[in-house]
Amino acid sequence: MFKHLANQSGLSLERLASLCEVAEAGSIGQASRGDVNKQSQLSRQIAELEAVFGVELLARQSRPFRLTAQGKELAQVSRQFFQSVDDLQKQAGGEAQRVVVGAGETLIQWLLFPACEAMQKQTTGIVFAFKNLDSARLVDGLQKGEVDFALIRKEEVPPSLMHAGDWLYSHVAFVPKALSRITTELKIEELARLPWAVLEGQGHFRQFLESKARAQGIKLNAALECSSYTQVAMAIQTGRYAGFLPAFAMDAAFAPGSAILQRQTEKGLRYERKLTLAWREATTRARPIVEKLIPAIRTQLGKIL
Amino acid sequence: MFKHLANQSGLSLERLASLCEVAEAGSIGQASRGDVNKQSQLSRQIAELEAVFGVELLARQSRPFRLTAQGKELAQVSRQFFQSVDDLQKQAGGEAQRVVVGAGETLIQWLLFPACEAMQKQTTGIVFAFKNLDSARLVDGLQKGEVDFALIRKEEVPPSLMHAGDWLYSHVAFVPKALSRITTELKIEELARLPWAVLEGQGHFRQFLESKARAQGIKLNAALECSSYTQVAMAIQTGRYAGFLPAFAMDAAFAPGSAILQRQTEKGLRYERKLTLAWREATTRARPIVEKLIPAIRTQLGKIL
DNA sequence: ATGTAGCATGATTACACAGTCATGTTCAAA
DNA sequence: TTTGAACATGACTGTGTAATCATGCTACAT
Repeated sequence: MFKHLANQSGLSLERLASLCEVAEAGSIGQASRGDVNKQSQLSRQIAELEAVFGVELLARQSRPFRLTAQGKELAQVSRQFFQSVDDLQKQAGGEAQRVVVGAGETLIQWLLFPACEAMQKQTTGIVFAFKNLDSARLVDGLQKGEVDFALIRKEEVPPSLMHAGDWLYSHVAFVPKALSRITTELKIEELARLPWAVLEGQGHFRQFLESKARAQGIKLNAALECSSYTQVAMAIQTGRYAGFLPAFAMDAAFAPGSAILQRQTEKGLRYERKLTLAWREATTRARPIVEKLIPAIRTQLGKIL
Repeated sequence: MFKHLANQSGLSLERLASLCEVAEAGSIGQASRGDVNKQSQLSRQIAELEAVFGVELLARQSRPFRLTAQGKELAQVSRQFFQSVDDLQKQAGGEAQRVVVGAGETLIQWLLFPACEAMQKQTTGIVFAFKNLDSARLVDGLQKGEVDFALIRKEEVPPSLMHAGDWLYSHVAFVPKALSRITTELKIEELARLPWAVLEGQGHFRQFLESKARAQGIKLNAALECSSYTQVAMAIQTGRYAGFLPAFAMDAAFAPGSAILQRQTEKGLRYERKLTLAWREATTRARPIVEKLIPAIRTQLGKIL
C-alpha cells in the first residue's frame, strides 16, 4: 500500500511539519527566529525532503531562500493533512476546534467579534482566532490554508476562492451634540467647520475626503490624527471631535443614549464598500467544521449589517 | 505550528500507513495475511494510534474487528495525504501517476481498455490500473478513495458521488451466418431454435431471457454455459453458437468482416442499461490528474458508445 | 573589498520506532 | 466444552531521527 512511502528514509512527520513552518514564515531564517539550532534543523530537514522527492523545494537563487512551487505544493498538502488530523484529535478529545477568521481590525472589532460571540453561545466546541491582516495577506492566508475564512471587500476575492454574502456599508459621520445639533445629511462644507478626528497616513478614505474638500476649495479640518478607527471612536466619545466611521460602528462603539448624532453624508461624500465572506473550497473539505460555520456566520453578520 | 502533532509519540507515518492497510483489508487478520509478525505490528500500531487520539479506532465487540467511524475517518484522511504525496513524488521524478479505473470485466475489456489505450497515446505520464469489481464494491472503493473513478450503472451512483456522462446501451444478439442468415430483428421464438451461449448462474440478463421465453411457452436453448462475456464472444466466433452481448462489443470482440450478424432484438426482448462515469469529489481535489482525465474519458467513451 | 545575514554540514547523543519472536488472552463457532 | 481463529502483550534489537553544538560556505549590501 503506502508502506513504500512511510518507510522511505528522509520522509517523516517532523520534516513535513518543518516544511509547513518554513512555508508559513517565508524562509528558513524567519522560521527559526534567531534560534541557530532550529536553523540548522530546518535546513537539513528540507534538504532531506528534497532528496526524497528529487526536486528542489527551496529556490536557492537569491537569499533569503523561498519555497519553490513544488515546495509550496508539498507544504499545502501536508498542512491540510495536519489540520485534519488535529481536528480529528480535538474532536475525539472533546476539545474545541480552532477556527481562524481574518479581517481588518475594524471589521474584527465591530462585526466579527460580536457575531462570533453570539455563535459561541449556541455552538460549543469552537474557538475563534482572529487575524488582523491586510487584504493581500488575507487572500494569501486563505490560499495557504492558514486562514479558514475572511471578511473582505468583494472586489478583492480572486476567482479561485469561494465567497458568500454581500453586505454593503458606508462610512457615515458621527458628530457629538456638543459640536452640532444638525441632524440632516452632512454637507461638504462641514469638513472645514467641524474638528475631525481622522486616520493618520494615506488611507483610501482619508484621501477621498481630502480630494472632495479640495474640489470645493476648502480644507479638511483634521483636528486629531488617530492610528485606528477605535481611537477615532474614542475621540468622538469625548465630545470634542467629529469623525467618520463605518455605519455598523454605531451600536458597537457607542453606548446607547450617548450624545452622538449619526449622520448620513450628502451624495458627493458617499463612500461605500461591499463586503463578502471568502474561503477556500479545499479548506471546507478538509475541515467539515468550517463548512458548517459559513451559514451561521452569514446570518449573524446579516443581523448586524 | 504542527510540531505538537508531529512530535507526539505514537503518531508516525508508518502507523498511519498501517491503519490504511487495515482499512483497505477490512481487519487486522486480512491485512496481515497469515504473517504473524505483521499481525502483532498492526495490533500494536493501531493501539498506539488510539492512545494518541484517545478514541477507539477498532470496534472490538465482535471478531474480526472492524474499524470504527473515527478509524475510517482517520484512515481516509491519511490515505488522501499519502496519495497526494505519492503523486507529487512521481510527478517530480517524471514517473507516471497511477489512476485506478473500476468497472465490470465486460466494460473494462470492451470500453475502458480501448478508451484508455487511445488516451495514453496522447497523454504521457499516466498508468491506468483497472479493477474488476461489482458495483457495490466499486461504490465502496470510490468512497474510500481506493478507486479514482468507475464506470457503472447510473442508478447505482449514490448522491454523495459525482458523475458525468450518460451512455445508453442494449444487449443485442450476435448470430454466426452459419447458423442463420436472417438480418431482421430477433424474435423471441429464436431463443428456442438457435443454440445459445449464455452466462452461467443467475445473472440479471440470463433471468430476463428465461422469463421472456417462459412467457411464450418456450425454453431458452442454452447450448453452452460460459463464465464471462469474453467466453461468450469466443463461442460466437467459432460459428457454432449465437449469443447476447452488449452492442459495443461488436467492434472490440470480432474482427471486421467476420461472419457474424449483429441483430437488434424485438421490442419485448430489449434489455437496456444506462452507464455513467462516477467519482468522488474529494479525490479530484487531492489528485488534480483525476479531474483532468474526466473530460478526456468522456469523449473517448463517447466515440465508442 | 569586506562584513554579515542566511544557509549548509559534520559530528555526536539520546530516543522513539519498526521489526521480530514467543507467548498470552479473548471470543465465537463446532 | 472444547477448539481454533483473531487479536494482545512482553521483551529485545537495530535503525532512523530529532536535537544540539561547532564550524564552514555563499551571496547580497555597504
